[in-house]
Amino acid sequence: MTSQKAPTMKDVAREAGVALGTVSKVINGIPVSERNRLKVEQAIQTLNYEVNTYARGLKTQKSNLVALIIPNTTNPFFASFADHIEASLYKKGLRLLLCCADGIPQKEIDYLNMAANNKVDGIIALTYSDIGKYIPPSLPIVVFDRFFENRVIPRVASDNFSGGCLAIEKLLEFGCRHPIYIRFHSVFPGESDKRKDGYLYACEKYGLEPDFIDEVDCDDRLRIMKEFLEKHKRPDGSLTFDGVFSHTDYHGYMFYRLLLSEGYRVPEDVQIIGFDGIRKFGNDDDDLFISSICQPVELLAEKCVEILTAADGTPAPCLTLLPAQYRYGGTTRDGKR
Amino acid sequence: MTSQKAPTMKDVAREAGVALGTVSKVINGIPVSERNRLKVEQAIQTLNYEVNTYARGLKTQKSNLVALIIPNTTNPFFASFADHIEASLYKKGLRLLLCCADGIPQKEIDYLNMAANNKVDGIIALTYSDIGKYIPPSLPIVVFDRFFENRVIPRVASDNFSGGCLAIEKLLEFGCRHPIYIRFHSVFPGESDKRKDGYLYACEKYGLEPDFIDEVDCDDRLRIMKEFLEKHKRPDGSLTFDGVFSHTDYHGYMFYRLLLSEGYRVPEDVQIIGFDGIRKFGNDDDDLFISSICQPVELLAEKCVEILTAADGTPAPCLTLLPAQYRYGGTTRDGKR
DNA sequence: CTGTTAGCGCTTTCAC
DNA sequence: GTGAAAGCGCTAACAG
Repeated sequence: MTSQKAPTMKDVAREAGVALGTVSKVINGIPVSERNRLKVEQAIQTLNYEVNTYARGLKTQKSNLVALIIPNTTNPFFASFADHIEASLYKKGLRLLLCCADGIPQKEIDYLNMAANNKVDGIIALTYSDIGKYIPPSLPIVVFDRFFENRVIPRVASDNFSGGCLAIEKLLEFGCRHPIYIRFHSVFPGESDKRKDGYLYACEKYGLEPDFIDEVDCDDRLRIMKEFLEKHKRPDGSLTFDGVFSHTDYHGYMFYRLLLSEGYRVPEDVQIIGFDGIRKFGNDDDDLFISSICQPVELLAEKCVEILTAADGTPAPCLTLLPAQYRYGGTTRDGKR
Repeated sequence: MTSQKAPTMKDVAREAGVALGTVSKVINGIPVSERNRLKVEQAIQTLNYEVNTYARGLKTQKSNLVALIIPNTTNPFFASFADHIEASLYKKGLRLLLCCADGIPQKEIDYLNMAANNKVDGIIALTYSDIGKYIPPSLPIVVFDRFFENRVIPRVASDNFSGGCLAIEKLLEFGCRHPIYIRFHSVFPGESDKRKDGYLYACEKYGLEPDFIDEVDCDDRLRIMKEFLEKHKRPDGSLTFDGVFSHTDYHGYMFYRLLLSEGYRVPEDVQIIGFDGIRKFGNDDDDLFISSICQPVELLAEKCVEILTAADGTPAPCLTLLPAQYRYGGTTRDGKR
C-alpha cells in the first residue's frame, strides 16, 4: 500500500518562481498579487499539485473528517441515517468515517479514543451502550436520540411524544377502539422512550385503557408476543384489541407476521402502525414494511451535521426535535392510494 | 470544531523519563529494554496517549484509512457489504471512509481524487458508473464485481455463473419444468452478468427453452413485468412458466408481489429464486425476502480487505470468486423449516 | 539498547 | 504584499 511521490508545495513554489508562503496563501485564499496568483495557479495546473492532507492536518489539527458511530448499517434505519449523514457531510466538504460499534462497548470506546486523538473534527453518535464517560471532553459531538449525563451534548431526535400520540390518533381515526402498544427497549434511556409517553397520554386523552408489552429487548420477543396474544384471545378466538402501535417497524412487522400466521387479518381484524418508516429496499416510496410514523431521516441527518459544523461561537441547541409523519404502509384501513 | 490538545510523544517521554525515540520504538514494536517498555506503557496509560495520525501520516505516507466507494447504504446488499468491510478493516486496525457515490459520476470522481490525494491507503470500490479512467494509477484498489479496462485491478465477486446454474438446478429439484429468468441490468459490464450465462448454460444442459426478461434498468420495471406476464398467460389464466430465477432479490420480490396481486400462488403455482441473499432487517437468519442464491457477503468483504492489505510483495489475484449458496426464503417448495 | 536529531509538507508568524 | 523561518508530532537514521 504505497503511494507515488506527489509534487509538494515547494515544487510549486519553484515552478512558479515565488516563495513557499505565497503558494500557501493562494491555496488558502489569502490575498496575493494578481500576477503571483496566476503564476501559482499555473504551476499548480502544470504539476497537478494537490495539498497533502497529513501535513495540513498536522498543522491545523483539522481533518475534514467526521466520525459517525452507529451500531451497524444493516438495520435499515441506521443505514438510511448513515446514507443521509454522508450526503450532508459531502455537501459541506466533509468526509465520513464510519464506525459500526455493533453494541460492543470496547469497539465504541476504541473509536471514541481514536476520534479524540486528532483524527476527526467531530462525532455524530447513535449508540445504545453506556459510553457517556468516554466521550472526549472537548470534541464537537451531536447525539441522536440518546442522553448522556456527564456533559451537555446537543441532541437531535424525532418528536417521539407527538409521534406516539399521532399513532393512536390515526388508529382511532381508522376505526380502532382498543389500540395496544408494543415495545422491546434498550436498557439505556433515550428520546424514543417518549413514544410510550405519547401512547399513554393519548390513552388518557381519549379515554382508552392502556395495555401493552413493554420488555427489555431480548431473544425471546416472539415467545413474549405469542403469550400476549394468547392472553388477549376471547373464547371465540377473536382478539380483545384491534390496533397495535409498535415502538419500531421491526417489531411491528414481527407482530404482523405472527397475527397472519395465527389466522388474523390485517388490517381487517387488527390495524398496525409502527415507528421509523424504514423501507424494504431503501429507495422507493412504496415499500414500507408496515404503516408507520416515519422519522424524517434526511432532515434529522442534516440537522446533526448543521449543529456539528455550526460556527464555534454559535451556541448549539441542547435538544432539537423534528416532527414525524404518518404514512400508509398496508397495515391500516386507509388503503386505496 | 476545535479539539483539545492531546498529549504528544514528548509528553509520554517526559512522563516515562526516557527519550522520544524510545517511546516511538515501544509504539512501533521495536525491541526496547523490558524496564523502559514498562515505563513507557505505564506513561501511555496514564496520559491516555494515542499516536497523532497526521504526524505519522506525514512521515510514513500512511493513514490507516481505506475508502469504500459504494452507490449507497440503503440498498440492503450494499449496506451489508459496508458493514462487513468495516468489521474486517477494524480487525486490522484500519478505519473506513465511507463514500456513497449515489451513481453521481462527479461524486465518484471527487472521492477518487481525494483518495489519490494522500488521504487513504487504499480503495475498495463497488460502483456502477464508468470511473475506470479516474482511478489513481498507484493507489491500491480492489473492485467488487466490476471490471475496468485501463488497468489490471484485482477483482472480487461471487461465483455468479455457478450461482445462476444452481438457481435453475434448485428450481428443477423442487419440481419446476419451465423456469424463466428476469434481469434489469446496469449498462456497465460486471461479473454479475454471468448469472445469466449460468442460466443459459443450465437451460442447455437440462434441455430447457430459455425465456427471459433482460432489459436495461429503468423506472418501467413493473410495466415490463406486467407485459411479460400477460404474454405468458394461457387462455385459462394459468402461466406457461412455473419458476423464476431473478437476477436480484429486489426484482424477484417485485415479481413475487406482482404474481400475488394477480392471484397466483407462490410457491404453489410459481417458485421464485433470487440472487443476493439480502435480509429484511439485516440480522436474523430467517428474514430473507425470497428464496435466494446468497452471496457470501462476509467472506467477500474479508477477501477484499485481505487482498487490499496484502504485503506489497504478494501478487494480488486478478480475480477471486467465492461460492454462493442456495437458501430457503419462502418462495420455493422446500419449505417446512 | 538509548538518546539525539533531521526532516515529512504545510501553515503561520514575522520582518522586510 | 512578500519571503524566510519556526514548528506541528512523528519516524528513522545515527552516534554513543
